[in-house]
Amino acid sequence: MSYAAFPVDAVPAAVPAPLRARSRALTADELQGIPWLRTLRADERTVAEADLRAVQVEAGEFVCRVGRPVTYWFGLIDGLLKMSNDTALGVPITFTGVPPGGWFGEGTVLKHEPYRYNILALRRSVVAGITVQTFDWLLDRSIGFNRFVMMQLNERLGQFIGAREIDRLTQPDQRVARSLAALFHPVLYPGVGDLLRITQQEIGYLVGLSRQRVNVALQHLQAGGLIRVEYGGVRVLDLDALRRYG
DNA sequence: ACATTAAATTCGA
DNA sequence: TCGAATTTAATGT
Repeated sequence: MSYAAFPVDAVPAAVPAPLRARSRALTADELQGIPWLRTLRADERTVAEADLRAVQVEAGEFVCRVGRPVTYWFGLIDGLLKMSNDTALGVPITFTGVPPGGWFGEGTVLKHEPYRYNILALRRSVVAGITVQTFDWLLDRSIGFNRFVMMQLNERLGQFIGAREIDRLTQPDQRVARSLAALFHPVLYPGVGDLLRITQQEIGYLVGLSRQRVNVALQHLQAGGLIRVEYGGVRVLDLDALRRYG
């Protein structure tokens, strides 16, 4: 099975400055969109917010790569990321999209292992992060944070199992439907709501289809009343039906 | 691959 | 800072 890769040659080849060097504090608006901050007590929240940093990454740039030591727990503020899970041999198994509001990598942060994923920005994006130290600190004292991480691990596991099933699907319409449904996950990505900002080209990169084929799949799904196709985005009308499509 | 439409940007007042 | 003109991006076939 083959997948479309992001056209990296479409972006400047220059090596970007390290993320840390480009980081800045978050705006009040950006803090608002971070789901786990709400689970913290005021004092814990103060510590977390002091540690939170944001960076802008360009299309085609990696947020983290397999094998690099873990320094941050990341979340997406704005934009769109593609997460690929590689085997030890470097063969990509699973691709998953990460929409805004998604936090990822908690499994590796927990165990202080090297990253097991490549995270690539499909378009210019704003990524936030807290240090492993702060992640551990919160885990040691906040019940709310523990609940959040546990829920996150559990739902993410379900997503990967779902992603493997999507890999097996051969019908393009099914693949598009199920991949979209994953991005509309209300628990993992509460910030998405019912309107996902994603272009048909980007869906193509995620699912491994041409933009044209994605377009016809979307038209089919729209005709079925599952979604509405909008300019630069997709609105979900029947998430349940989207999940079980096909 | 091409034609159409939407959005973003530029520019002149 | 407003809106028209232009350019760029996304869509549909």
